[in-house]
Amino acid sequence: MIDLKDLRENPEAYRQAAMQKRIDVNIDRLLELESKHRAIEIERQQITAEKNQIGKQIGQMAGKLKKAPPTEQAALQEEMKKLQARPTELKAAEQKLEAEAGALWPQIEAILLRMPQPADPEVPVGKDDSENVELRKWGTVRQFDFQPKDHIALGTELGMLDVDRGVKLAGSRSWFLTGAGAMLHQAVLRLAMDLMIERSFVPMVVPVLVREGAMRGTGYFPLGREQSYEMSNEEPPVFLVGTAEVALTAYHMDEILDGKSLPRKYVAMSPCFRREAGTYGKDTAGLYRIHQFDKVEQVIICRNDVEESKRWHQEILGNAEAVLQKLNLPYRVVQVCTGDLGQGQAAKYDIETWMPSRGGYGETHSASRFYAFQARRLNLRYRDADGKTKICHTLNNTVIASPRILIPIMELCQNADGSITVPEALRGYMGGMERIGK
RNA sequence: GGAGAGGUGACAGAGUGGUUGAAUGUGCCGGUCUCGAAAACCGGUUGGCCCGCAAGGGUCACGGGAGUUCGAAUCUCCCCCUCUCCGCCA
Repeated sequence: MIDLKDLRENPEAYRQAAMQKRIDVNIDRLLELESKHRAIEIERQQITAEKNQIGKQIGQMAGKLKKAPPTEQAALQEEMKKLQARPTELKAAEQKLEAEAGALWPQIEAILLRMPQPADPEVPVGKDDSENVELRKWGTVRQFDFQPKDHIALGTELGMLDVDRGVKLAGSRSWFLTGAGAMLHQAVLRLAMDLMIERSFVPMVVPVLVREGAMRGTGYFPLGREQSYEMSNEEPPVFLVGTAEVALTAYHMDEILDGKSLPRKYVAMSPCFRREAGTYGKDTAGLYRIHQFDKVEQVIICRNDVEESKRWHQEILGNAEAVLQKLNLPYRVVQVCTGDLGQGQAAKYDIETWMPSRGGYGETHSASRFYAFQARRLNLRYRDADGKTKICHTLNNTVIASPRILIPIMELCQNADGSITVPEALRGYMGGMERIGK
């Protein structure tokens, strides 16, 4: 959520931000409705103030009445009756204005919840992911001296992957990992988890079924609601999260944290669920785009300071790179342009890992910084050294997401005989297994 | 799922219709004392929104919402959550 006051003062900045992010919001309408709402509120408050004041007088009189000698009670009661007439009148006016303001607010909120966080000035302007800017590359892309197989063929032949039965049981974009495939999956996740714990992130196990408030607070609702699975036989309904970011970021929702306790660094491994609505025909084969996967996610909650946010952004990016380097996977880091930023993101780096079967780099990580966008929606604040309460900043990044990351691992580590060499960093998590063969 | 109890400020915990945004304690901040610290003592300390350059003023909030009333933390209704007991169960 953006700051309404700031919007009022700099509407142009937000108009531009919405344009750059290609989000269609009616800012003029929002400003108009909001100013109307405020005018009504001001009037209503004045009426309420008068009403309350008289109410107080009546209260004081009631106190006197109790102690007064019987001879004076009749007069006091008479006076009280007179006083009671005015608040009754005021109440009618008050209720009318309340109703007007109440009717306006949902309209304001509907637009407000769609307002995008302006991109940071450093973010390159661009229309979509084709205009993202490559920042650096790491590792060397393997040149094969034989015809390499893709992960589907490898996985199926080696008994690691069973897409057919996955689809039979659960529909398209579903899968089974079997045997060494399941082991590899868990090994990668544990490697990532251990690395983050070593880097003093607090490990958590989190709910993946959450209320609407957590989804809205983290910015996944209302835009993007159609990407989530809804459990509508619960009242109120609950939703399957698409990432542990939701629970980790919303963990301190509605709290005022001690500024001294910041930053908070959290990491969690969780299943993630995505409907992938509107992606029919896109990345249909294999483990790239699927409805359910497991991910280790890192979240940082820090002070309201742009420079500090930027520093943590580099740190969480570095954490993810460290995992890929341990796995010896070639990747590149991309700065995402304005048109490819999500609603709440002020800046984002994607890490793309080389995937032979795609003949290019495929997104495996996404590091976002939100400034106060999520925290404002979550009512997530802290008390600073000066005693003032401020809205936190939040950031997050993938540490590892599997099975997608198995694509480069399997494809890059394959051998001419159809076997796969287990990356050294994972062997300890696989009972010392060095090679996956038939 | 059934029965009962309860949800109050950073935390603990009073408060059952009126001048209570809320006693008290803890914590936190400032001060006195001290070489310094602890203890003790004194003072301060809820948040949101609106008006205002500011000083200040107004309003809302005692789980959430609706209602009764001139007036609600206190009464009524609905919902959410927690705890205890019973049932079911990984």
